[in-house]
Amino acid sequence: MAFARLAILPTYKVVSDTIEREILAGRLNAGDILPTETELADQFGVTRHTVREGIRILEQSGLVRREAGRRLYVAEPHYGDLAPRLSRAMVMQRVTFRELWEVSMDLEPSAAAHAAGRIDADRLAQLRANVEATEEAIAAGASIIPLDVAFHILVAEAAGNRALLLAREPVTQLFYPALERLFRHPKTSAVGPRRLVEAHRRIVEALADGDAAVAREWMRKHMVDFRRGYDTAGLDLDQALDPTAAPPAAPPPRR
Amino acid sequence: MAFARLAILPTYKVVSDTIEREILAGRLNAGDILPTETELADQFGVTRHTVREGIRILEQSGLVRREAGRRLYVAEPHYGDLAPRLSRAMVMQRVTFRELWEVSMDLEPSAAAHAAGRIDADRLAQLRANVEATEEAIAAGASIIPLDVAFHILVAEAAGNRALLLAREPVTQLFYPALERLFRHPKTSAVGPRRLVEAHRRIVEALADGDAAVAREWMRKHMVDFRRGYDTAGLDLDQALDPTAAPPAAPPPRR
DNA sequence: ATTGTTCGTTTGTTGGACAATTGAAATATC
DNA sequence: GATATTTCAATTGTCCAACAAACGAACAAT
Repeated sequence: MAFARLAILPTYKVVSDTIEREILAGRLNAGDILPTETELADQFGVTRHTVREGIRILEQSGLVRREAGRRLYVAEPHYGDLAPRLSRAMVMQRVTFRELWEVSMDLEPSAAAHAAGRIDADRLAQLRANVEATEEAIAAGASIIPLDVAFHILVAEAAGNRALLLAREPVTQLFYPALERLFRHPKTSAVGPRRLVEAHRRIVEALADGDAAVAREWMRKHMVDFRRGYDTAGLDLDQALDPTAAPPAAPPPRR
Repeated sequence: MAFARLAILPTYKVVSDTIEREILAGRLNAGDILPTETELADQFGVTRHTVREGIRILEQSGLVRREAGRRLYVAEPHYGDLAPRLSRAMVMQRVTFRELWEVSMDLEPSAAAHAAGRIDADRLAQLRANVEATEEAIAAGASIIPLDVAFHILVAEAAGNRALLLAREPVTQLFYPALERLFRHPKTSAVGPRRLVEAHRRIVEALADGDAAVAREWMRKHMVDFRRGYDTAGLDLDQALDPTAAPPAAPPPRR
């Protein structure tokens, strides 16, 4: 006969697993303050240092959070916490623009279609404001990329599907550098922004009308335009993305 | 004048960021062995303990790995490392079956369509074997769920799109418990498996023919069936998923 | 050829210590 | 009486020193 491998875990891992289990079982709820490091060390019967290593793991997985120097509390892991890590994984796997685009080609039009039936007045107003701001930015010659990214996030949020939101976020984060290069390129910088804002406008109109089919179709066209621009700019669809291009920097944590 | 907030980070975070930057910049490649903790502590001019906390962070994000008790080496973060955390985030956000299904309704048919043009003989054989095994399992009255999950992963892999693979994995992981309940339910257990295996068979045929449209359409039908089964079983589409249902357990780490 | 032994290296864990920061209570100021 | 200011205990972040446990490799013993 054969024995199964023993599951021997280092103490710090046992610590993090134990706390994690309490959170997932609902005995610790979001917002709850955890005991201090010293108390945890006493309760578990280990050193404070070991507890700290366990905390680092929980922090990284988003289950607990700490505003530097202050007490630890239970948090709900949020999309934004995980998306950067996914993006990084894709960069390291040398994912190509084509792969990202194919996924977006599924998710973005679908998000628009779902949004058509679910959007509320508030978000519709935000979208209209976004389109306005985009046109102003074009007139002023400013960068429209943050506005474009914001537009797509708004649409995805309006779709009322958190799984969709989570699936598309790491992908679109990686588009950022590609977009930058695209709108700086002479061949696409002239006509590109105008086509972009027109598509955005049509999508917003369709959402206002509650017309899912039209919203989907214009989003599709919009995505096709994006890819065509990439082609026109002479960029290689099948090349790995530029890993050096930094993702949008997070604001420094409050301390 | 006013100064911007200083980005003061704890030392352990600086340590992990520094090593992370070296990896992302390609100066440290997958497989490379990192210096020992003591050496790192000396080089950075901090305590070994601080280094260890930094390492916990890197380990958690999948950038470095250690087989317990042994030296640290650089690793490529893999889908499987991140998907469980995404799934957990969705559970905690009380994501509904409907949300998951909507996303799968986009990604699965699309995966099938892409796979039609890209699948190789080897994977096609694997898919055929999977369908065979599924039929045997039905005849034997065994659970077909692991086989179903494997089928969809095979199709997604055949699509040759890693971004797609990454996007769909956390979603389908959450389907697992739903599938379990579905196939145990008296109303769906009779006809469900037969329809499932027929759809799988049609999809494989379409992939063999390189017919993207047919592959997409059968996958779509297959997904619609899934949802209908959920309805028929009297389960609520808009209820949060069961958080207690454990994801497939990972094998204990080698030690 | 397998099993034991030894040894240097590296990780895992512990203990105690202290500076820096925080939150809140206590005090002073207007 | 309300608002600053100061004080102070609590807590985190970091350091130093030490040792047990596990590993890899080399070598001896059966």
